[in-house]
Amino acid sequence: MADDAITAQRASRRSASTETPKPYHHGDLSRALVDAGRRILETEGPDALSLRAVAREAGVSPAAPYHHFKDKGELLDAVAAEGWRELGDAIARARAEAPSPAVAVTEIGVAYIRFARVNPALYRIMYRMACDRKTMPEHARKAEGGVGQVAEAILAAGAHPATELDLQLIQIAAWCTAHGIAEMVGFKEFEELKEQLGGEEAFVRAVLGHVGILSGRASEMIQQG
Amino acid sequence: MADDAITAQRASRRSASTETPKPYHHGDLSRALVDAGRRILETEGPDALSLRAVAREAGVSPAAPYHHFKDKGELLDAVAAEGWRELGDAIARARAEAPSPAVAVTEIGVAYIRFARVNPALYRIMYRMACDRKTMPEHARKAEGGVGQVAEAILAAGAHPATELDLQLIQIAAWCTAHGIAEMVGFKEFEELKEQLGGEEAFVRAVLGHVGILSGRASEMIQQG
DNA sequence: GACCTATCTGAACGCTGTCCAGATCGGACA
DNA sequence: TGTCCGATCTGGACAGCGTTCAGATAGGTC
Repeated sequence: MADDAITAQRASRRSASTETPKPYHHGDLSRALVDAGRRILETEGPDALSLRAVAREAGVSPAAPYHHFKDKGELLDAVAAEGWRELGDAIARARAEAPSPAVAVTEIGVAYIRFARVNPALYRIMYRMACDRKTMPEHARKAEGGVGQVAEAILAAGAHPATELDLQLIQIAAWCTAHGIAEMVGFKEFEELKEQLGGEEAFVRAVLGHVGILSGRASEMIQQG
Repeated sequence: MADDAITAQRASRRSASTETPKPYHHGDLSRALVDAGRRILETEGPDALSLRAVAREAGVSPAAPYHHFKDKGELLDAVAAEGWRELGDAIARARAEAPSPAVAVTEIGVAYIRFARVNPALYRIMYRMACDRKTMPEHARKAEGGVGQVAEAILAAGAHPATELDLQLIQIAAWCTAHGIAEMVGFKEFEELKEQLGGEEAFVRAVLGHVGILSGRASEMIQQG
């Protein structure tokens, strides 16, 4: 019963940007709830994202969400899923706009970290959900929007990993590194260093440059390993 | 009332700390609260770590902690601080036991990630507090217990970073990478890969090997940069 | 012995997630 | 067209949360 509601909601979310289908007597509430959640996330931060607040923001009683999501976690999951999709888009855009395949891997990393910094509350929810479930969300796994893009970019850059396992490990290392930097760039201790380097993005690029795998040196490293 | 049981609980004290600050008329409650917090963290996980649960576990009313900590956050901070101290110890131990300075940097990374995996709930609280405050906690910053050890290990390994800035960036990159891996190793997607590589630690070492900076290649990378 | 102050309790407030009985309405079927 | 089923929403309730506050208690000092 609950599963049906979820699949219906997932299906309806696809074309939601242009058309708003209103199949039920108060409109597309699940969609409205996710939107309300994102609004709260942006304006009041992740700690204010309570189920009741979301219902309030959507103009609905506190019990209403339970007809569309099993519990609070599932609602947050829907919000996070939207975030992952947008992060995937940002990465794809960065890859497409990269001046050459050689630097695409770095640009992916920068785009990833930039997304996390521009949407800190959303990124936090995204990873909190992932860590709770001990699983990368679907959108992050899919090749078009996730880790797969790193592998493609590495191969496009002309690298030839010895084995499929090598390629996988590189992807994982890149993903972990990007996540680690994304969560820590905001620390106050780095402010002086950022200023010294001419801004946060310059700082991020400098850190990435000292990490190795995201700095365009992929092929060298693989041949050495 | 079960006064005996309560006083017995209060009497249970850790021998870890050197000095016990001020035992007032019900014993060293702030110490007992931190201990209770850690016990809950280990047995019931981070979501169960409520202030009321901690007070209950310590055999005290829900309002009592407010005479020792400003709010819940400050109590959690105290728990986290203990975690950072222990993580620092683990890193120092790994460095001391490393067969050679050349591999010490890798061993530090492995020890860091191992600590996070052995104490997942504690590590989570540690980083949640750090991210909330946008600051690395004191113990992580101090040279004896934190990032400083990475710099020392890199220099001891015979690397000669061109500038002080390079050394700082390497430290930051290493710290971010270790954190990223620590948070993601647990994901279910990697289980097959772990098995294939002969266990989680082998997997961690393999990922680190594809990251570069933590793999003992520090000096090469600096000279190239 | 009296007093001061730090410490602890019990009760209260408003908030949270979640569940339930009942009201309401859309759409299928007669 | 009329009836009815089931999905949807409401209001109220419950336990638990963080936090505050007046009042009880006890250690240390004079």
